[in-house]
Amino acid sequence: MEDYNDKQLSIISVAERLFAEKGFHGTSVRDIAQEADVNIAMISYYFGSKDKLLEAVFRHRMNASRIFINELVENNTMAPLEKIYSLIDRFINKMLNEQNFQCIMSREQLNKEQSPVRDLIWQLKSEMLGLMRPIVTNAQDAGIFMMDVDVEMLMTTLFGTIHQIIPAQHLLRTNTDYAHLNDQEFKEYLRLRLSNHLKKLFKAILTHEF
Amino acid sequence: MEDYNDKQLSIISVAERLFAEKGFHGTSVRDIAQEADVNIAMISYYFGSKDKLLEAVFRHRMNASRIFINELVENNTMAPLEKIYSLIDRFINKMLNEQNFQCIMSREQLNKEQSPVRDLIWQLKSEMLGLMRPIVTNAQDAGIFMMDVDVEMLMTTLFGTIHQIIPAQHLLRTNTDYAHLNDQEFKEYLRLRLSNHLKKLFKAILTHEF
DNA sequence: GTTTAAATTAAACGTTTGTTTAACTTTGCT
DNA sequence: AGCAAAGTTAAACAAACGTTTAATTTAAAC
Repeated sequence: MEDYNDKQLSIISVAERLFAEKGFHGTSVRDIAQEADVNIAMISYYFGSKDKLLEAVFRHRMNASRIFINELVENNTMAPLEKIYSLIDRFINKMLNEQNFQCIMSREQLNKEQSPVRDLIWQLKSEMLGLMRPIVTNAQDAGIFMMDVDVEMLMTTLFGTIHQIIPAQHLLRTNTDYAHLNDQEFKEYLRLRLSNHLKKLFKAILTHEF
Repeated sequence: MEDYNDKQLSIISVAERLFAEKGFHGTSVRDIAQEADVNIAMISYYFGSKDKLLEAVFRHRMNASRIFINELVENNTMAPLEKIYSLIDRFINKMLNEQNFQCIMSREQLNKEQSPVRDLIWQLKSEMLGLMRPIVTNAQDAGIFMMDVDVEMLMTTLFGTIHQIIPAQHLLRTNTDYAHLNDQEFKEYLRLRLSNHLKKLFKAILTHEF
């Protein structure tokens, strides 16, 4: 169902980048066709419409997401806090590796009208909450985590902080004196700083320890 | 410079709402003109262009922002943590009262190309950081706040969490059993929940206490 | 009351939009 | 080789886009 050929994958890849840079409505199918080096008609031919192309971009990335979720559910040897740490790091890595897609998600989740894409985002968030909540409640029952934890708000903070990093990157890079780092180095530095921040934050809230 | 007449204010108000709902490129000047009940040509006549109208929407809201900042700088009788609490509550209120504008900001801050609007957002964030940092460092020097505080990341968490609430509202309202509340009641409930969450979080990070 | 500027309008401007068409080429199968 | 399906193309499609024009009305000043 999702076995795309090279040309289709090229279109999806270019669309993802352009949608991230200029928004869905800010990107024309001609832009996409030109940068992907295909005829305009091929986009309708393969995907049906511009909207369906956006949906394809989403489904393409979200399949990888689902695998990422299930990996953690299986592992039952880790301590609750380690599981949370793992979740945080996986989220951070996902964001840093798929910045364009996450950028589109940040935009599209703001749309008020219902759409297939909005439903996919909603579904993804519900799954994440369904994964995080049992980890916390189980640890609470075991007396490891505190009882006064607002899991939904904690999720919101996790999502929000990580998503907010995308537009904050330029500010961080120019405001602090890390202009000498190249892109890869800055990415690593950002990963570590974000990870430390969020882990410290979650540990404090969940365990009242530092 | 910013004394708009009723018709201009109506256009700005409608534009803010539609830009928030459907995005800048997703909204046509004809949509705005129709809902504001003015002729299409009036938008160019008053604001010059669609881009300039977006800029006007921003400047209109950001003047109120600046006042909000200065109020807190003046007050020097509050304890550092109380100042932070006040900052948090003001941010939350601002977001809840200007959801449409904050929604536009969330979208526009993702644009990669430089633009007057992007510069305004950048400037606003810098001002916020410039306000929060001295509060923290002064409290650190006085031995009230911990030394290992990442202020930029804390700002990112504050912005991110509050902004993330906008798209998360529907999920919160349907997922939990607060469907019986009306809009105003739900807004108050949300304000309290957000406030408690962020204050607990900031207190923990800044003071290592609960 | 006349004059001058501002406000307002319907219509038209030239582009650009997403999508489709119809002709043509390539591919794979028998 | 012959045929059918899939792939590919340039061109055209109507609709919508942001903006401008030119004519008309309203308002203010003298």
